[in-house]
Amino acid sequence: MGLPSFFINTTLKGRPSPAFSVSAGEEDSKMSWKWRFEALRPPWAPQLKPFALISKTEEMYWDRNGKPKKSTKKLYAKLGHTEIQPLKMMRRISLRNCNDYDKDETLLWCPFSFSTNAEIYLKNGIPFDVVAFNTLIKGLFAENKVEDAVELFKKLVRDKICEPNEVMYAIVMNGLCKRGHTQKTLSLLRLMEQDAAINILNEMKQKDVLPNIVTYNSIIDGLCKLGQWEKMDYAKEGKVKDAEEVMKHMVEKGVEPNIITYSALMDGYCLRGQVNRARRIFDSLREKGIETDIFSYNILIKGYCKKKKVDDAMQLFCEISQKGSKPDIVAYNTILQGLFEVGRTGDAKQIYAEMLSAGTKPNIYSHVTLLNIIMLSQKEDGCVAGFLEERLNVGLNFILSAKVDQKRRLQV
DNA sequence: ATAGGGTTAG
Repeated sequence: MGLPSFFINTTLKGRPSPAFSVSAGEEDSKMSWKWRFEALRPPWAPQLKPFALISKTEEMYWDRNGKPKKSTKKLYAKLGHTEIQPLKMMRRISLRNCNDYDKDETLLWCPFSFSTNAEIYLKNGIPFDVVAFNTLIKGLFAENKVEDAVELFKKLVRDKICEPNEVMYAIVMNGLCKRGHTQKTLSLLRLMEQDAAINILNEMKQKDVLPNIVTYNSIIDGLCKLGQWEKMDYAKEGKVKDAEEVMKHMVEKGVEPNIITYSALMDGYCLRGQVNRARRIFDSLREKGIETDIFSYNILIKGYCKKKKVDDAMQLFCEISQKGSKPDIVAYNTILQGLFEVGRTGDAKQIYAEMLSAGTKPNIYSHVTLLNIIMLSQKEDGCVAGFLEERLNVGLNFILSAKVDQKRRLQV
């Protein structure tokens, strides 16, 4: 079924008019979370309920074949942390409301537009449900719009727009806890966010939403990372202790910790430099009958590297292959960085070559690390020759093009 | 078939 001719010519100038649009309260309100939802009724199918697609109105249009133009892509990127997620969401929403239409085409018919900087507006019959909101909130966190995400969450609860479920709590928890892992500058703000995370846990309790393994793991991971921003004082490992408490609690509630739980805990200890404790957990997994995976190896390898115990790291690294699996790109990058930091450029070169011959493709991390290694060995040898010279060019090109891509994305 | 958890640099 083709698109109606009326619609094919529809561009942003002539798009269908809203079936209803709900305006936003004060335009100039200072509040940071503001959304506008606008429901459009397809003019060729007035019997349809308005249905939802998230888009930036002014950038939405279609070409002659009915395909959305590039500009809609901006929108996906804006809302979700991958392009796939919002797309899935739209598909789902579209399908639910437009059963009469061919699935793929339905996706293109934009009825529900969404723009930031306006108040959230939900009306009965607009099919935004908990899953859609979860996707949205996750997208906001991914965009680092932490306040927006939290405000949206609060708004949903306060105004009873949407009853949060355990998944929503997990997203918010995780979003709050995870941030700051790399951004130490905002430490104070982050701590406040941690408080918010703990409040949410209490809220869950009150509402009788039972945490499951994923929720628990989010909490444990958050607690484990929390201590990073605390001053180095007696409270140093307090939060990991809390995490251990949470773990005990989950066992009592009949939720068995899995490899992800233990990985989060191990990472927590590694971040505090207590790699030996992490190692004990790792070794104890065998007795518990829990398979260690590449994540757990990588966490521990990083822990050893951080303590400059590169030999221990190397040993674990080799164990991966001995166990019959392959080191992944993260494992390679971690060990390369570790070798670089102790100045073992020769070993690093060898590992790098092994990585290439194993068919593992270097990514931006590997290239940056390799450049560091090259610079260091140049200092030692006075020149860069052969294999390294070639890799130097490859690496530089890769990094440059990655920078360009990043710029392009930021412009969007 | 819808949404959620652990690892790598600066």
